[in-house]
This record gives sequence, C-alpha cells and structure tokens, in this order.
Amino acid sequence: MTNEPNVGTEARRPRQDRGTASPSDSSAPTLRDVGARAGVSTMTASRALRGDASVAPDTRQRVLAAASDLKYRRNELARNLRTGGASGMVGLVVPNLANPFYSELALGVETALAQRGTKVVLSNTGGDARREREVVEDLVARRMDGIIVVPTGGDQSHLDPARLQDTPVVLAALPAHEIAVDCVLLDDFGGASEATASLIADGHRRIAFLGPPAVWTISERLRGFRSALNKAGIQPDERLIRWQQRDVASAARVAEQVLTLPDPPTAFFCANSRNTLGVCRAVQRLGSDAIVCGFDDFELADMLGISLRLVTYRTEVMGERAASLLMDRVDEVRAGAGERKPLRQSTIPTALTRYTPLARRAT
Amino acid sequence: MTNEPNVGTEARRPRQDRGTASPSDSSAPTLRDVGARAGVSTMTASRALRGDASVAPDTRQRVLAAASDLKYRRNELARNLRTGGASGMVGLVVPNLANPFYSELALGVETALAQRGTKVVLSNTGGDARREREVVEDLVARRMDGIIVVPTGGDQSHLDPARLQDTPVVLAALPAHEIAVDCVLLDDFGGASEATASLIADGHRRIAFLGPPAVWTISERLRGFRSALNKAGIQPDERLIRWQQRDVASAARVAEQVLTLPDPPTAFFCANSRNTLGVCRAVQRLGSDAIVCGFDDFELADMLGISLRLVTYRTEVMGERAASLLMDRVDEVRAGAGERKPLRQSTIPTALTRYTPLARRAT
DNA sequence: TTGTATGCGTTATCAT
DNA sequence: ATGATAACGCATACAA
Repeated sequence: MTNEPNVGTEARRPRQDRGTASPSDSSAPTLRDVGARAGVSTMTASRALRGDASVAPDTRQRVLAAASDLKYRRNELARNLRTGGASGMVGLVVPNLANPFYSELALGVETALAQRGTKVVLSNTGGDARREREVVEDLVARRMDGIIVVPTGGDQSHLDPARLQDTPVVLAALPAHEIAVDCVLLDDFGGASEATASLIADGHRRIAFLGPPAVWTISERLRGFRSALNKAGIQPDERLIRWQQRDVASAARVAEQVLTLPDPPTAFFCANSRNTLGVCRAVQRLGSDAIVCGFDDFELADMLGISLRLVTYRTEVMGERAASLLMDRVDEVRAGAGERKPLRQSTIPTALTRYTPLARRAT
Repeated sequence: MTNEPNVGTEARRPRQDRGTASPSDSSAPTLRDVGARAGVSTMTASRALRGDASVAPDTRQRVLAAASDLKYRRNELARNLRTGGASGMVGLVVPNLANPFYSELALGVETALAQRGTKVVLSNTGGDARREREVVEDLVARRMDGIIVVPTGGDQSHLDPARLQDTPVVLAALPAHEIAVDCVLLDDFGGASEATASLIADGHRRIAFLGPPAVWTISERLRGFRSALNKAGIQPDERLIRWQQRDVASAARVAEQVLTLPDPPTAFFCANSRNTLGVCRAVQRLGSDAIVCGFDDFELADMLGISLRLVTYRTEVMGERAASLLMDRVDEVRAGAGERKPLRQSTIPTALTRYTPLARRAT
C-alpha cells in the first residue's frame, strides 16, 4: 500500500470489517457488511434484500443468510434520504393526550395510518400556542410527510403549508382560519340543534344552556341551540344562557342558581361534559326533575342514576378521516406539481344517545 | 465544457439552481441552495446555521437571510445519518390508546422526552402479539434510539435488545421475562395489600375478591389481597374469590351471586375498575351496605352515589420513569462500549383514595 | 446477473 | 474564515 490519494473503492474504506465482527459491536450492520459476508457487492445485497428479480437464486440465498446472521435491518432513514421519498411518518399535534377526546383521535389516526405503513409522531402541546409553533417547526425539520393538528389559540399562520416547505397540514376539531388546509370538524351545530329539538319535541319550552367560555366549537353549539328554538318559534330566555363555567363545580353552582329562579327551566342543554356533570349534580342535589341533555359522551353516563340524553360521536372516526385527508394531499404532492384539488372540509356526524339509569333497589 | 468524465464539483451538479427558484417548487431547499443564495459554500452555510464561531459576522448574516428567504429548514434526518447519531426518536408500543391507562402513560413519556428534544413514535397493537413483533421490527428499522413497550402476550423474546441491534428497550406495567431489559412496574402487590388491610382495620373479616382472568398484574393484586388477610390471621373463603369477570355486566352478576350467599361478605376488593363498577352496580341494586374497595382510579368515582376507596396511582409518572430509564440506556450506548450498568426495575407507588358521595336532596 | 460510479443532505476533516 | 473532499447507508443509472 502506497500513500497515493484515495483510489479505488475498497482501498479508501475506513469502516471496519463487519463480516467477522464481534456480536457485541455497538453500531448496526450495513448493506456493505451483508455484502461482504455473502461475498457480493453492496448493490447485489441491496437488490437481493429488496427482492429484485434480477438476482440469481443462490446469490439471494447467500445474501439472506448473511443478513440473518448479522441481524441486519435496512436503515429506513437512509433509504428514504436516497429515494428522495417520504419519511413514512406523520406528525400529530394535540393539546392534551390525557383527554379522551384527543387520545381517541390519536387512536383513529394511528389505526388509519398503520394500514399504510406510516408511523405517527406524537406531540403534546399542553394547550400552549408557543409550544405548538415550535413543535410544528421541529416536525417539518424532521421531514414529516404531513401534520395533523388540533390547533390551540386563534392565530394559525404558523400552520400554513406555504410556510412549512409545503408540508401538507390537516386541522382537526377546529376550522382553518385564513390558511389553505383541509379540516375535519364535528357537526357541532347539527348535534346541538338536533338535541335541542328533541327536548322541544318532548314539550319543553324553557330550556337552559350551560357551557364553558365560547371557543369556536362551543359557539357553534350555542348557535345550534338557538336555531332549534328559533325554528320552533320559541324566544330564548337570555337569563338561562350561561357560558362561563369551566369546571364541574361552577357548572353545578350556576345550575342551582338557574333552578332556583322563580320560573326555572324544565330542561338543560349543556355544551360540554363538565357542564353536563355539574348540572347532573345540581339536579340530584335539589331533587329537580329537569331533563338533562348535553354534548359529549362520557364513561359511566349510565351509572349516574339520572336520565341523560347526550350528543355522541365517534372520535376515532375523526382521526381516521383526518389521516385520510392528509394522505390524499401527501400523495398529491408526491405525484408531482400538478393541479391541487380544492380544499376539503369533512364533517363527522353526531348521534343522540339516551342513557337510562338502572333500576335501583329492585326487590 | 468538454465531454470529459465528471470533474469538479459544480460541473456535475444535476440539481436545479434554487437560488432563484420559484416559490412553488415542491422539494425543500437544501444547504446548497442557501449557500448559493448567500454566495458562500455549502459548508459555510452549514457552519453559519449551526452557530459555529468560526464564521464571520457579516457572512453569518447573509446566510441567515438567505435561509430565511428560502424558508430553509435543516433536514434532521440527513443530519442524523451523517453524524451517525441518534435519530432523536423513541418508539412507544401500547395495546390500546383509547384506554386511559395507556394514554396517560403516553403523555408521561411524551412529556419527559420532549424536554430532551426527543420525539415519540406511537404504535398501537390492539393487544395483538404478532402485530407487536412487526411493529417493533419496524421501529428498529427506522432507527429509534430506544423503545418503550407495554408487552402483550407471554413470549417476550422479540423484545430482547440482543436481537434488535442493541436498541435499548424498557418494559412498562409488566416485568421482563427472560430478557435483559429495564422495567417500570406498578406496586400491584403493595397497593392491594394496603387496601385490603384498610378493610380489615375497619373490622371486615369476610372480604370478597373480584377480578378479571389473571394476568401477571392481577395475580399480584390477588397475592397482595391474600397476604393482608394472612397477616391478620384471616382464612379467606375461597368461594368469595372470583376472577373470571372481564366486563362490568359479568362482574355485577357475580357480585349479586356473592351478596346473596347465606353468609355474604361485608366488603369487596376488586382487582380492576370494571369489576369495581360491576360491584357498585350490584351493591346499589340490592341496597347492600357492603363496602366497595378496588384497584384503579376512574373518573366520576365521586359521582356514583356510593362510598368508594380506590388504589390510585399516577400513570404519567410511570411513563416519565420509563422514559428516564430508557434514556439512561441510550446515553450509555452512545457513550461507548463501556460496562453496562446492572438491570433496573422501578416501582411506582400507589395510594389509597377515599371517595365519598355528595350529599343528596339537601334541603 | 453483477458491479461501478454517483448522489440524497448533511457534516468531519483537512486545506488554504 | 472559508472551501474542497469524502462519507453516513442506501438506491438509481449505466456499464460489463
């Protein structure tokens, strides 16, 4: 060996020989190692492992054996780099995974994407808008094929694909605000209006509305509530419309106030489950026979000892749909610079579910 | 330009010039594009964006401006390939994200890892052991820095790091079986025994045990139950020990059977929340005054209208701990081929929480 | 059928 | 302070 500048492929190879490397070697074996052990070139090893037809059967066998011996696994990250292709990963950004809404959404996304062999990279923002921005930046830097976001905060400009290297983005649960992205929404308006209509159909005329401070989804529910009343020619009593309750305790307090008015409501429509629970508590405490109706299902709804009708929906379906919309865009991008299909907005239907308490002290 | 074989760097460059590329160009800008636009080499661009000190201030400014103009983001995947470094991603494999136990665990993992800038790649197995194997293989191929698994099924051989290119693995909720991995467990034995002891302290002597078919965690709880009885010199009545109930309905049925025995128990210890709920239902239906105690917290435990004492714990802490154990191993591997620390097994403590129903029909 | 040369986007290294 | 070159692990294009 002379000191000439690098000439020839094997000569300049700085990597240690792995064909006979000790098993405790810490770095993973590469195609080159497999090829060396099988006595073929890196390319032949690559082809054999990919199942390329132009590899002699016995060669393939030797390569497969070598790969198996070395416990070789293709480095998909390197592969994706070379094929200029998709990373096979999608980012999912949610405010709080401990909330069943988001975890069920995540499950739906995972289920739909797993069928395509695409992985989900999870990010929890804790409802912090700044963190959401950072996280999305990071996901783009990691070359996600697309990103699904349940947005926090009003400004969505950081979610605009135009600013994100054209990474497709899909919004879930909230509509897009001044950015060109697809989104999946719940039928907040329809669900609320249907539920309210069912109360009206049962003869209720004085119906209270309790909810948390109005973000978009809540105001849609209030709009649905008003719409149903309006359609029935009922003038809502504004004193019965209360939307400052963030937790069960304050909802219960407000419900008790409302129930002790001179002319109390005969039914409640609650815009989220915390308000529903608060109202249930108040109704039980006061022994009221007001009917409780609310948005959002919750576990044990049949064990509260009180009749309940709830606007329910399948959150996983929302996740699946979001994944589907996203992958359509991903495929579109990968197909080339052709025309983009128009923006899509998908609405997940709701249903009205009635829960009846089980019999008590049956004798 | 002659037709000589490739000579020189710029001459062989097949890539289109991006310095003035149209903004609708679909592929992401690279360091070369940034360098070209700033009038410097790729390396200088790289150094400037990394914050390398050996870059002239005004050069840095030009590079930063160019990067900003092009909306450049470093390709972290390519970077990791070159630096031979960690992918900055960890796999998380759980049976069912819709189960709060797993989603809270996931939240804990995400929270702990986010602080290190490590991302979580999620996989849901649906409790399918075959899928678990596939998923883990895939995660290794995608070069996760480590993998956290809540294992399904008895055989864990596919989770052995020795078979996974030495990818560190941590088990959560279940102990390792014949594989060399760290794990995080819940104090099933301690929690159950403490809860049972509290019933005994209250004077209960006939205590029923209801649970689902015994996997490891459930048999630990049964063992804790028996241990507490034993310690108090109480001989358990085997007819009151029932562990075939997978759902609320069957648990309720069995609880009713037990309650209508000639000599019914005065208290129940339930090994999971479905059995707890079933027992609550039975107790309510029959108007029994038996005390209900159970393992696992659940929402609305304070709204069932029945006194409850539950073995509770913080699932996110388990996730955080799993992440911590895993990253210790990851750092260990990256530090070199030195000695490995001995295996660790971490136990998450439980607490006994009492829920009292709210007052009813207060006047 | 198999191998060689080259490049994906980045950085380590050595030159200048 | 900046640039040229090679390499990370893999795959495309072309040669043999």
